[in-house]
Amino acid sequence: MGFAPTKASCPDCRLSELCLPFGLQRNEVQQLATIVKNQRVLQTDGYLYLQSAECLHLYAVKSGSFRSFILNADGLEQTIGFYLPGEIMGLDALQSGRYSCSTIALETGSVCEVPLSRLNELCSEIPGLQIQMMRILGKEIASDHDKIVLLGHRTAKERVATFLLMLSRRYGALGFSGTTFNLSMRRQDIANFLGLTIETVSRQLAELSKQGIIIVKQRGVEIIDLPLLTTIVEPCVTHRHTIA
Amino acid sequence: MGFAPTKASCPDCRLSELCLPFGLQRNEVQQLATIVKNQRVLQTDGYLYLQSAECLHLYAVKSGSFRSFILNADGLEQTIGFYLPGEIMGLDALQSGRYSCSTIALETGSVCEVPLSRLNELCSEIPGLQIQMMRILGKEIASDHDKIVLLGHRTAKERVATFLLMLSRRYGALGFSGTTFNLSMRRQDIANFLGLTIETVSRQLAELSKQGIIIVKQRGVEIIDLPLLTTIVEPCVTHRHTIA
DNA sequence: CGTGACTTTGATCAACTTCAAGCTACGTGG
DNA sequence: CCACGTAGCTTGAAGTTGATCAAAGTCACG
Repeated sequence: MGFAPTKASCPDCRLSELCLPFGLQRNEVQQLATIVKNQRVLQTDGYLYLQSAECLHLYAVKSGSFRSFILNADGLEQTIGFYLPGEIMGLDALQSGRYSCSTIALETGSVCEVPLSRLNELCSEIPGLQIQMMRILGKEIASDHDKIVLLGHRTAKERVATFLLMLSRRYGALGFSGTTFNLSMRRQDIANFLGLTIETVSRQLAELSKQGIIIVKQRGVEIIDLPLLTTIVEPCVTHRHTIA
Repeated sequence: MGFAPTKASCPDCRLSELCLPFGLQRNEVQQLATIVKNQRVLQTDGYLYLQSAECLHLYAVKSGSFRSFILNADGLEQTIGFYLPGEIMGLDALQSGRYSCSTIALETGSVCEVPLSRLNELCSEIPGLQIQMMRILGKEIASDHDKIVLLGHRTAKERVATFLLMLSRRYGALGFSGTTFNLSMRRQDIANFLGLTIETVSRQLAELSKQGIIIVKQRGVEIIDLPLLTTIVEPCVTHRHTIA
């Protein structure tokens, strides 16, 4: 899963419409490309950066997928999110200048390295880039809010269904199939992300299979009944009172 | 609780070190003040803005406190966060241009209204302001991540303890007492924010009282044993294996 | 003093976790 | 090529935490 690695720099990158260059003029994208270091390659379980390390770069996913997590004082992980191609990692460091989470590769992948200081300079020169940065930051915030809703008031089944839909939409936006894809993360990662145990995730996936809504074969997932999966996530009033 | 309303504009505002002006030159602060509309006053339960309304302004809390929440398709609320003086509201709208949550006043309070378009222009002119905006956005992201950790892997007691500590630190940073304060939100709001029920919050507060860690009297809270409260939030390995 | 909103407390119940065992896929070495 | 080992996943049974249901208590305000 994921784009095959490529050396294409921003003006020729197929992800440019999802990534930093979105909304920029062609010459502005070229300017941006001059500060972006292509590309760092990571193997499965390789660390992109470590929690509390100094943040000198932001990273854009070029291929593969990544997982970011926070380590508690008691040594337990909480997965914060998964990143797919075109998404920006490291934004949580903008306040303190240090990464507040660690990020590792879920599979072989590559990233573009964007020096933070140069990016800030360029934002002053290119208003469109500054706007796009705000948009990207706003997106991160909005998506974190969605996660808060997910963890705050959802049953196990709703969480698992939401997780699948989230991936479905994001793969779809990348031009991949939104109904058939491989999970690049382990059950453990999913469980941790959703605030559940691995057993509960397994059971809910089995349940969804039994209902004919999805087919699961190890890491492989196929969504059979997308509308039904959606109603699980947003149980509308009309679906609850089926009779009355 | 909260600052008494004041008409002071940015250069004279006692919150300037926490708010947008942080890190700016005096003349830059004055420039910023020209675009900030002082001030909109809200009564308890008054809406500052509504979910999915067009976002034309960001808001800085000048006095009082606020609560933001997302309304689900099925009509239930999830409280996303509480805002105290100096904090910026509306950042979740930067992606789509529409607020992704609603925000209401928990008590009588006031806000500074910052037109988004003018702010973007000014960010291009004042590099320090652009940096500070990034810092503020990064802070929002980092604090959202903390909430995700909270909701993902914490027991009811840990959640309530964390909530109290969060408020304690923020009130402290504002120059108020970090150990004695009034909750401006109802139990219902706390419960909803923490992903618990109102009964559970009540019981956990009672429990903490019984242990002599806090004193609760309606909305009033006094933290008696701050260190102990902290160990509840971060149960270190050394505290778990008390004997072995 | 009475009303209504909010909060506390108690008893029961359900969902999810924990503990335990077995299964599957995959890689390695005999 | 197959036996074996291991990591990851699934399934089952028992245990807990927090939710739900119900009722009583407290405070503010008219």
